[in-house]
Amino acid sequence: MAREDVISAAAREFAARGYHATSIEHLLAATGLTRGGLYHYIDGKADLLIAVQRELLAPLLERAREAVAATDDPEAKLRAVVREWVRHVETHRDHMVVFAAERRLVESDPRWADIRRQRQEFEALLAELLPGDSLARLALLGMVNHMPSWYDPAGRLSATEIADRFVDVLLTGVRTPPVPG
Amino acid sequence: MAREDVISAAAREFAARGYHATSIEHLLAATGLTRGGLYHYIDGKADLLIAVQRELLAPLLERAREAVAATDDPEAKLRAVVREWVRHVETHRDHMVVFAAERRLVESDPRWADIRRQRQEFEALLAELLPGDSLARLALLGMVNHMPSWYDPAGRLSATEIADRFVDVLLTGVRTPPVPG
Amino acid sequence: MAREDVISAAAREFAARGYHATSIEHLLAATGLTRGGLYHYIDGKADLLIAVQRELLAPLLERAREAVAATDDPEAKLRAVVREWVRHVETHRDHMVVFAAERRLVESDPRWADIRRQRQEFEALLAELLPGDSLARLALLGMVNHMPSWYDPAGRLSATEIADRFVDVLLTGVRTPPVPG
Amino acid sequence: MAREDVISAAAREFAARGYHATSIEHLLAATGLTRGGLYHYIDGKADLLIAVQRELLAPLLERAREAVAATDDPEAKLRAVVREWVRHVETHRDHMVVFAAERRLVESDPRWADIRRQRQEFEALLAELLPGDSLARLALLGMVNHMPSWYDPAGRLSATEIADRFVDVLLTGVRTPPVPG
DNA sequence: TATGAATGAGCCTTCATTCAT
DNA sequence: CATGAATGAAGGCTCATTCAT
Repeated sequence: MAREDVISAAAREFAARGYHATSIEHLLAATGLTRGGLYHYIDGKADLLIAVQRELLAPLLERAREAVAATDDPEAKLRAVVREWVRHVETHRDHMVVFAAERRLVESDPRWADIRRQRQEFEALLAELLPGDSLARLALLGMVNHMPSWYDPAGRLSATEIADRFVDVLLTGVRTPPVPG
Repeated sequence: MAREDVISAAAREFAARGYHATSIEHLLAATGLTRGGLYHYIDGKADLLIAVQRELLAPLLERAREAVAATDDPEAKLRAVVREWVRHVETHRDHMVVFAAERRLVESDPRWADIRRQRQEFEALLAELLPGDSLARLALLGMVNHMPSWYDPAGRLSATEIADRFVDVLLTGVRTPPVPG
Repeated sequence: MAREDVISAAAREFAARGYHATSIEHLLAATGLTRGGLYHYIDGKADLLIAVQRELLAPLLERAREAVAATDDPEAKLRAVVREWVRHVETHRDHMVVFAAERRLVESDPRWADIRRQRQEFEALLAELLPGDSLARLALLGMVNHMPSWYDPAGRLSATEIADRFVDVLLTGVRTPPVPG
Repeated sequence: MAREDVISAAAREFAARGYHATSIEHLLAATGLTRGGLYHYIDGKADLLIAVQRELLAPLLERAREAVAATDDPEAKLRAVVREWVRHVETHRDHMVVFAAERRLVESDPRWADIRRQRQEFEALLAELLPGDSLARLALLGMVNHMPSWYDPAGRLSATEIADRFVDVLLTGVRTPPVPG
């Protein structure tokens, strides 16, 4: 049991119940630690909320940047970024739920400026890929941010397929047939 | 000051801060009531959360049904429903924020089955308008549910214009030019 | 039971045990209140520490100033101030013990500047009465501040007599016979 | 780093912040030890408080007794004892602050009878030097115990000069000129 | 000797709610 | 209708101390 495991457990619990509704007692049950043992690894409950968000945003940003750098074709850039993003939702479902649900908390606290900056950087990157149409960007943000509420890992479509469908819808509308393979 | 005003105040406070983070004290300050006075109008804090959601869903469902009944053209139905829906987000922004943020709470409590049923009915109605493509429905849900986090009543586009843009994107992709006024 | 009684009880408890060693539980036992009832009257434990000091210093400063204004004779001023001061130790023994014991806490917290200022004003007043000899002032401060650790209300000497003895010692040394009456 | 150094550090920390407000963490930072390392040298936090007081009282008592034995003149005895005492305040400022601030703790714990006895012996010795006037003894105790709150090692007067001034004030009052070096 | 993870009792405080007036 | 004092469970957190390594 290390700090890393505590953060994972926190992501799971926060995602299931919300940050405020998750008590330290819940976290103790989830980790198997005792009160003092838990606080050996963390500075406080808020610390965990931040840690969850950092685990989410830092690698996402990195992958998105790599995807952008890998090609010169604008549409390919967009498709690659959305793929990384949606895969991230898949592999970090709990983190994503927490990110979406507790946004207000993070936005309102002056201590967490770095989280806000990372989010803004990601959205700026998205804006470059969808120039001149902020509504499209906001629509895409909505689609992907909403995913955790319905995505089923055992479902018919893989994360990559979902990403491609999203891009298709965004670019050419719902009547586009799914991209093969 | 009547129960109605208390619910409005609660919507505003819950939207600003979240249900759990809003204390009775906040509601007293927002309404100008005293402790005892507030409890004359409500049964408890949870009562307010439900009331907010009922104020949101019942009229939305009614309007959506009217919109569906008003025409036979499938696309016109969809466009009309999304217009009502987005306008609802505009006029009930606080309610909408609360609805989105506290969904888990409502979903998990057996007492609030009627709220769940209303949501399901609305989604079912949406499913009829976008047959055979659950991803499109989910994409649309994402787009609209995400609105409260960026919608600016003083912004360039009206709610109706945003609704139309959303439908355009959904049907024919981002390259569709905005529908004239 | 009102806020005033809570502060009195706090003075007694803090004096007996020290601020840090006094738990909220101790205060509940001393007041007969329950947890929530206590917090109805106070903002926190630190609030009580400050309230105790304010109850001590404000009236002392007022009385000392009146005593100074009541006569023109320098020695009479000194004697009158010390009498008020020592009587204050008698009537506010608990407050005085707390004041002396928790000085560091009060001095180190930026929120409690007004307490510090009142103490400084009193010491400045003392300095005017014992010009040119800071050691005498410090000796007097020591004598009086030390009183709570030995003063017995049922003892042989009254507070006024003790005050006069202190001034005698300070001015003419220990061989001065006690002032009659 | 030996037990002795730990006690010195504890004296410093306790003096700066008070016994209760000083955590084991503070002591770890002050000593550079780790948790386990610290507990090799001590039995517990209370152990340190006692050790500090023993380091203060045992040598003071010894020096005071030597001073008393060194002459037959009563006033010279008094002067010599106060000199040793005030010098002790100078060289053991931290210990003295702790001694004064945490007296209640030591007085109330049955385990620490030896500390109490040493204090009583010192006060008895003082009583012999100021026979028949308990108020003078208490005044002197107040003067010296109050010293740590204002004494400045870099100040104008040396510890010995302060001691002499105190004795002068006690014996002949404040108008006595300072004893020449 | 020394480490540092882990313990668990206890601390201060908040909170939705009740109820005598 | 309305008040606001009082409730008491629950919350997050600190802390001196222990112990397997």
